[in-house]
Amino acid sequence: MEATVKSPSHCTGTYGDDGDPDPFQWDAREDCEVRQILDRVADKWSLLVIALLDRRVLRFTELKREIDGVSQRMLTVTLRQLERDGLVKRTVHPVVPPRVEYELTPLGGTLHTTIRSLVTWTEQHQNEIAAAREEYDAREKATLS
Amino acid sequence: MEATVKSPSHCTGTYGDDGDPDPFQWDAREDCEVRQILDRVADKWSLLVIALLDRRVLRFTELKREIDGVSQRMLTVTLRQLERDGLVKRTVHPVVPPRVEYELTPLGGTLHTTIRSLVTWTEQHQNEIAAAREEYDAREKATLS
DNA sequence: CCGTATCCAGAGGGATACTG
DNA sequence: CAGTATCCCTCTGGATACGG
Repeated sequence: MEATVKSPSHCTGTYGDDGDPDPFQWDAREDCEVRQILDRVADKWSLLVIALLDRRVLRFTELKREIDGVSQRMLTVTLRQLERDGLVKRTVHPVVPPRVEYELTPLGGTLHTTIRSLVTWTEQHQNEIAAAREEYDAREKATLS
Repeated sequence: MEATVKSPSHCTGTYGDDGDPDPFQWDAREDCEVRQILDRVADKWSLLVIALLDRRVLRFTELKREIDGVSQRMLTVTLRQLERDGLVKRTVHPVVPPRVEYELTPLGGTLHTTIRSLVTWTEQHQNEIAAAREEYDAREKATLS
């Protein structure tokens, strides 16, 4: 019951390079592997988990406590996906009570920089966005008059 | 029927700065505005739309054609959200047949850099991720023996 | 051409209870 | 503590048809 990628191998690189020097060929087909990965990385909870694991080792419960609103189920699912993608390392210490620790892999570490910049951008521009929304909503209401 | 943010004003900055110099306070509460915006920006279709509008003006149909798999409805919804957030400008030319053009606002342009880096990362590491998945699945199957 | 409106299936995701 | 399993419901999002 695997949701394996149907596309043969890749969909980046040059296809149709004789006609279109478009640097954004990647988004063309939805069975594109890049699209699959983007969906995974741009996930609501994945984003938060990766950001939190910046050079820190965290236990399951610690992660759950830090990420407000995540259910046990979704945290588990998210961590499994990230582990499968090789972004997070899961270590089980065979003691009682069980102790499971999560940390970023080197690969996951490289993603962190990008995600960090996304978060920073959001923090810096949240006021502009809030203003834009208010203006839009106001104009919306005016139109309905 | 607005899904307006319930939190008072903000949730970045220092709260509890006496105890924890954690640079990631932002993710704490789920009604946090930063979280709301992250969800919007990290959206499946938003990502693709913003990337495609890099210094180009595109019509509705052109966007739909370029983004394989998007339905008319979801493209409309996505564009409205982006417009409301002040990231995309929508221009209606009053001609027949109607001509509607979309472009990034200056604010949207600043986001583009970040998204671009996310896409680049994905392209560069897709092979590593694919390998990690295979290894994980193989180990998975071995465990079930 | 560029939408909006309506309907509806299905995945996402929460709550709860149970195991090692 | 760290999950797995189950139920169930909401909300996403696709298909279709219609309006400006």
